This record gives sequence, C-alpha cells and structure tokens, in this order.
Amino acid sequence: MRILFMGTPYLAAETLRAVHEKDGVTVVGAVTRPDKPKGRGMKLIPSPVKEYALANGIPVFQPKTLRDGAFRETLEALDPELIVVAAYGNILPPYVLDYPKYGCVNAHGSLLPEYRGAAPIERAIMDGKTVTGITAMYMDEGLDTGDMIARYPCPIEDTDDGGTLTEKLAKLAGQAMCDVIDAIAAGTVSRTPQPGEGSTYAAKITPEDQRADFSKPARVVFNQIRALNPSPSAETVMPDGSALKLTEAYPCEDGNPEGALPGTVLETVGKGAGRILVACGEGAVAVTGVIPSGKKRMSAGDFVRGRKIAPGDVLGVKPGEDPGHSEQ
RNA sequence: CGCGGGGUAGAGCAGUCUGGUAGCUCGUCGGGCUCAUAACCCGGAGGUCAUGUGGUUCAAAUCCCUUCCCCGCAA
Repeated sequence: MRILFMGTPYLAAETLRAVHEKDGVTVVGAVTRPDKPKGRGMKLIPSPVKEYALANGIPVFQPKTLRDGAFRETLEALDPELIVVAAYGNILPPYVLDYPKYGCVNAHGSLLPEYRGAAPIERAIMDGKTVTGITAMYMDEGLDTGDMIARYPCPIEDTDDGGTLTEKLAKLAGQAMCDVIDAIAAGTVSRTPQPGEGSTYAAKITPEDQRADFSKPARVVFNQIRALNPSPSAETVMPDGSALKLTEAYPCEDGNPEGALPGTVLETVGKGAGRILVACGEGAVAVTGVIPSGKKRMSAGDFVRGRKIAPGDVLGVKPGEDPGHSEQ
C-alpha cells in the first residue's frame, strides 16, 4: 500500500517508524512542518519526523501551507492510496482529504471526543485523569472531529509525566495505525461518529499554563509539574527574580499543617537526591528536580547544596509584588 | 551576528568588581561513638581554576584578548 505520512513531533516519528517497518507498506513521503527558522545561535531544528525520514531514505516535504497548488502537484506525483497523520499540526484541506482512495486517517493522543486539539496528553495529566489513550480516526475538515475507527485506552499512573506518557502513547499510536492499515487492506474497517456530547478542547500550552500556582491544592500543582515535564516544564520565580523550572515533584497532602503562605519554602534537604518542600493552598509539594535559569537540569539536592534556596523563601512572587495577589 | 547565564575536586556552588596560601555544602575513603543508623564526631584522598607553552604584572581563578563547549529564554 502506498502511504503518505504527515506528522511533526516525537509521537509522530514513532508512528512513522511503526508504519514504515510494517510489511506491505511503502511510505512514499513524509510531510512535516518546516524547520524552525531560528534557534539559539540561529540553528535550524528539524522535526523528529524529518530526522527519521532522512535517516531511512523517505522523501521529506515541508510545505509552509497545504492550501496552495504547489502541494497539490506533490500529492499527485506521490499518488498515495492512504494518508496517515499523527500530530501534524495543520488542518488538511478538502483536496487532500479527498485524494487518497482509502482516505486520511489520524492517530490522536486522547480518547475522543475528549481533548481534541493540540495538547491532549499534557492536558489530561494536568486535569488529573487516570486514563487516556489513542484514538484512530478518519480525518475531516474539523479539528479532530472525524469518525472514530478504534480507541486504545492507556492508564495514567502517578509516576507518569508528559514524557513517559508520550512514549506510551507513541507506541499505541504506531500500533493503532498498523491495525488501521490491516483493516483497510482487509476491507473490515469500521467508522463511528463521535458522540455529540462530552467533547473538550485541549488548547496548546501557554506561558500562563507553565506558571506554577501554589495557591492550588498540592495535587493540582503536582499534576501540572509532571504534565509539563520534560518540556516545556512548569516554572516559578525565585525571590531574586530569576526563573526556576520545576521538573519533578510529589504531593504531600499534609505537608503544610500550619497553613503557611502558598509558595513558601518550608524545608530543604540537601542530602542525596534532596527535596524542597513548598507550601500550597492545600498541603505542599516536595520538589525533587529543577532547572535553574541558565543551568542544567539538576536534582533538588544539588540545587540546595549550591545554597540557592532556604526555608522561608517564597516562590512565585516577583520582588516588590504583593504576595497576596498571586492570582493573575 | 535575537536576548541572557555558565565552564573552579566525583556533584552543586563561593571566590573574580577591590590580583597576593584553593574555600563551602555533599559524595567518597579511613577511624570513632552507638543496640543500631542514611544520625553524630575525628581524619584523609581528590583541582595544571574549559582553552591558548596568549597579553599585562614581581604575582592571574581574579584584569585584557583567542578558541571550544554547555544551558535557559525567545521563536
């Protein structure tokens, strides 16, 4: 089967790998977003999909848009029978949707109709969900609104973070697309419209989403920190005004018995992996991993040993700002 | 040439402004205390201070210059 793949980040690259390694499949091309035009020192950063494709001899296409005629010519030249999409980042216009005889299928990182959109994995963890998954679906002109083919549940463990869950879902996405290809080849594929009710939208992560809000319960702060690890990470502000990313933590429901002001550092431990206990609206979070501004990812113990933080410091409040107005 | 931080012992840092004995918190090794310990006490090892047989100086981790590398932000 002649397949054209479209996708961009890690999850998409793993999906491409699964499809590419599948018997009876010819990947005629990989469409991915253009290399990021800048980076530190003007570096170009190719997408994971592009890297995989180049390493495996798959032609790479990086159109700025699918809407103009330039891509239509490419599409006709590649002449795919099926288009497989995973986290490509663009809506497909009708002429693309209609071209392949077997249609366009997508692997989405949630159990639709929940978490349609750009950041379903992170949003599911942030919301404290215990189950998410991959939905294999046909694409239409809407945002993740097409008919479903199959859903693959995946539990979210307390030990999961954005990185581990993405890895798990990436494997499922690969499996899902291989199953879909088999079903299409066998003529047994089925499609079910999404329920009209229960849909939610998982907007992309904004800087505001990254800002740790210690006024929330410990569990919420914990969910936020792990959802955004390893990238882009939850972030707070040190008493000196510098940024501090929080990469690892665990909740201590009874860690703030005296009801200290949210953001207050209650305890620092510099032995071993160490930890930094920070008061929350309810309970406290024990931060165990951080990235100081201009520094590498390090354990809380290393950070404490460097004497950058001490009990009594208040996080999340810029110097001169009233701690009572931590909202907004 | 987008903005900024940094390269000092195995780890994280201080010291650099105001040149003049290489320090701190840990880890590690040895000893002690203890019923015992990741706790406490004592002692030791471990660093050409990223690079340049660079410049200035009586003297450079520190001031000036070179090159390389790392990281955060922004996209």
